[in-house]
Amino acid sequence: MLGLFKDYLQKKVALTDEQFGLISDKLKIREFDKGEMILMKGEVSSHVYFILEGLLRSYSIDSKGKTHIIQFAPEQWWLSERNGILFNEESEFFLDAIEATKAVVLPKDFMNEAAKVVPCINDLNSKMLNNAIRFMQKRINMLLSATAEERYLDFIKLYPNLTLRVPQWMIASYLGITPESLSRVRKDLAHKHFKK
Amino acid sequence: MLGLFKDYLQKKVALTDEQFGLISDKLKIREFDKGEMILMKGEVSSHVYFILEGLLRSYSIDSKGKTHIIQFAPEQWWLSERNGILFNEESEFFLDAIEATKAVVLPKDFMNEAAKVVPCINDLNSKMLNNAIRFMQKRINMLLSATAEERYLDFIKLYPNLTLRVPQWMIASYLGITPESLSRVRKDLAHKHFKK
DNA sequence: TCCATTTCTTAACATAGGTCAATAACCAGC
DNA sequence: GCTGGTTATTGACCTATGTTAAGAAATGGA
Repeated sequence: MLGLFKDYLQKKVALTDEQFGLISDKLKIREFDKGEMILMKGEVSSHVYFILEGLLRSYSIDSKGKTHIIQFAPEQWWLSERNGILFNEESEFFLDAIEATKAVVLPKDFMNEAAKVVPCINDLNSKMLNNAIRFMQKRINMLLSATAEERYLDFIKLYPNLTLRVPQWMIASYLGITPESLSRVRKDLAHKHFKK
Repeated sequence: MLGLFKDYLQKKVALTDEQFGLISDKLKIREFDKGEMILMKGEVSSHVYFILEGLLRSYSIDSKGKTHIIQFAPEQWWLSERNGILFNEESEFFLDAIEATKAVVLPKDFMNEAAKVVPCINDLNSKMLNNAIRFMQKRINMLLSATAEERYLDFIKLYPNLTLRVPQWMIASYLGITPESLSRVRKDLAHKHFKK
């Protein structure tokens, strides 16, 4: 199972099998059932997850009991809780499994420790984090500037695969609209498409 | 002027003056006038800025000509354009100077190169990036779940200093509302406060 | 000091998207 | 195959925020 993670790393940086052997002893595999809660708001987590198979999510619940999805984490994505990792502080978010999932569990300082043995891991780490920031800036820009319809179209273009895997209300919750609104947006789109 | 940057690094990680000397030759200082454009949408940038003094911003302009502020970068903050840094791709965003600004200009691979000489730079880099992600997740959560008023209150609590330095329409643009709406929100808040 | 420009406020009106409620479609476990 | 619980759709109505427009206040350069 760890082989999948090795493949991922080797696709990203020049890493030999021996080098992977040197750093892989800190890694564990964990499996989650569909619907399993991984982390509650208020708990402290210092783990980093790399998804091998399945789908996790992080989300918040507001004062009215509504769920807002911060991130989907499908295969080959990373998921972690930064309050815990950086400051040993309580999480503002919940983590759970949308599908049955297998993930690599990395200790919070894994990347930095691994980089001491295999320096090129550094480039990977910094690229990944910068890329995550790039994605989030794009998302913030959409939330600031685009209509519900535009955000939905952007979503299905960016994550065609997720669009099929998750229930619509979760997509709505990721887009910052209600399920009812998303349903109407879809109806309008179907209509437009039909008229052409 | 670079001394300020050294101080910043030394506050964050154990870095001696000698070590700083070893890595600082790639650094330059640049000054921007108030209102000066730094990067246009469509241009490619591979620089990273660390703000010593003043205030920069990154923003987008939508199809209706409206401005949306992605990030404010005051003293001790970082600013860069990730499409350029990661992939040599064109920027989706504009960068400019809200105030007259002095900044350190770092080449895109500075942190990784510096880490080869001074390994602890790694921890700093990775903490900074993770912290940026943490902030952005919080912001996304606010955009998904909070009203205009709640977002404004959160903003002034988090950036009391910026609240005074930037015009209201920029705060509105950062919050994802119109200047008119922000004006109403402020009126309501003043009212509530008065009634107490 | 004055003028031009930018910023802020206010009001009347418009609208995207939210709310509530009912129903239909779907599905998972027995 | 039922059955209870999700999930999706639809409609009537509501509300927060956007739009437009005007004027007031603040600001900054000559």
